[in-house]
Amino acid sequence: METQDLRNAGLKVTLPRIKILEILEKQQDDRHLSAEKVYKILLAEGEEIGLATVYRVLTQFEAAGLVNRHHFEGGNSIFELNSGGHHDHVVCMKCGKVDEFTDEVIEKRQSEIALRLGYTLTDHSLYLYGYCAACKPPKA
Amino acid sequence: METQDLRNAGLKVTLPRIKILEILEKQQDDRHLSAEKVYKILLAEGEEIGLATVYRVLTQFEAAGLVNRHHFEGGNSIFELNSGGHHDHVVCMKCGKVDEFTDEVIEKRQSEIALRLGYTLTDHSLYLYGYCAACKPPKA
DNA sequence: GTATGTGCAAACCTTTTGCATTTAC
DNA sequence: GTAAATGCAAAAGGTTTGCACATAC
Repeated sequence: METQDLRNAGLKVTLPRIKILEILEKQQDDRHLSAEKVYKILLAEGEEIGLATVYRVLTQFEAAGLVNRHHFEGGNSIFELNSGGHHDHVVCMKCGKVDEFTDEVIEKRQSEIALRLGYTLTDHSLYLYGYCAACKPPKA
Repeated sequence: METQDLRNAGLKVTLPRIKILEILEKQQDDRHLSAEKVYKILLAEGEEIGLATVYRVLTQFEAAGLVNRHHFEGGNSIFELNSGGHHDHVVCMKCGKVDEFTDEVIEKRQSEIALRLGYTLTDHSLYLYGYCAACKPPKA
């Protein structure tokens, strides 16, 4: 369970860390949460954990590879539990829904482009923005 | 010249707007500037234009389609003159160099993926991060 | 002359940090 | 018992906004 995950990550097992990890694991509909959202869930569950701690814990989780941080359009950071494989995201501009996808052709192309331009790639981010099936386009 | 561009964009021709547009057009080595950078160039040229105005003007330019705004990793907004065609970016993590590229295969794939997931695409952002030819990888 | 734009300073929002207190081991 | 983690409040950094004054047309 969480306790072991934390130990494996080399982190002391503390209540805030357990709770936050639990919350991240609990999400099934949308695994992508802002720090604020995590904080609100904690409050709703009656936990006395500060927002600063949420940020600290999420940042540590990120450093430990337990979590990935994203910067979608609009500014604030979004965190998701690291599910192992790399993937990219499609974000609905209206309802905020996030879908994931992977595409080997795109990945391969990216490497080729980096090589051609003389770059050694360390990372990349690909975000598609649009309207999901449930949200009609604004004027169409 | 700038005056006409501004009129075409439906903006009153004011000194700050002309100056900022000039600066954006003047960049040839790196067309990607932060608001702060634009502000510093203005100061260096002896112009008495406030940072708030720089932000306002750049935001108006963006709304008018004269300029594109990007959010590279690390936070602050980067602006570039709209050169017409869409392109994506490779950013050097060390020296900050930015290269542009377009790839029709990637573009096509993105559309297909969006369609498959039921999204109507409005926009997308693809940023590759790495080390440019001049900057050796940190530990390799 | 009037509506718009600008400068300045203050507000904002997300994220980080300092420090005294609490907790894990 | 000691080093690390937490809570709170304050700071930080980028961006926006309110308002009096200046400018474009």
